[in-house]
Amino acid sequence: MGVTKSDKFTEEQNRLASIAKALGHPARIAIIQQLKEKDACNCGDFVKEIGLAQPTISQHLKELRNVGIIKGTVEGTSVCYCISHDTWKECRELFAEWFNVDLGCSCC
Amino acid sequence: MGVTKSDKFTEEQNRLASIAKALGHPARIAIIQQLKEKDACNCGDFVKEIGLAQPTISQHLKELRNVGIIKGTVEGTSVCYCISHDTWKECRELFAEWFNVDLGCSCC
DNA sequence: AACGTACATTGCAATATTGCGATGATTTTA
DNA sequence: TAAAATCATCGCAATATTGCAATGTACGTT
Repeated sequence: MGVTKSDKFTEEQNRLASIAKALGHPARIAIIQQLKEKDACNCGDFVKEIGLAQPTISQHLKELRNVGIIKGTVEGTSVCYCISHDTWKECRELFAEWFNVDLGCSCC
Repeated sequence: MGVTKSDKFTEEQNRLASIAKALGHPARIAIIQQLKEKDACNCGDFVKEIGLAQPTISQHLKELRNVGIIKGTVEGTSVCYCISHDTWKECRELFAEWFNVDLGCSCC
């Protein structure tokens, strides 16, 4: 019924899934890519670069904020967005551990 | 309108996003985790372990197959699922490259 | 105070996702 | 060949996501 049964899974599984979910849209990938190249950007920068409407970008920024990957600081009339180093480190370690497994599959 | 404008993004951005999206559900995380531990499983194994209905598991398996992370081989009346080593390597490298960046953010 | 700028929020329409019962397809077994 | 086992697909309901126009909010400028 369109609702994920997250109580069936461990916290780690849910955390990993929600981070992956946040990265699961090209606009959000593009936002982070721009942040990696430019250090800090405000909402208008993303709108210009990505070419989606301002409310749409704002919503994508909100989702990235919700999982903690980015954070925004109000600076006068604009908001400076940048990557959260702590969460970034958490993600890097989570995914590295996740993928860095010696797969011993012998069935195919 | 509920439809992702993927033509606005690069192929790499779309690829990374679709892999992340496939990982963006705890049931699919649990499926892969089980595959990492047990080498090979059939659909019934996942149903038993995860506790979702068989059609639901089957659909999650399909999505993982669509991005190439897993592959299934028919073995008699059952289907042997295992991780695709090629795509696994691709994912590992994509994410490692993606996260392994020296962030020089100085704004916050 | 009035206006402009920058961003968030609201409300809406279109589409996608999640989950499952019922049913279909395929292979093995009796 | 009939029955059983295993999985995929269909069809549906509930909910989530995507995108945007309109509007709200907060700060700076004149």
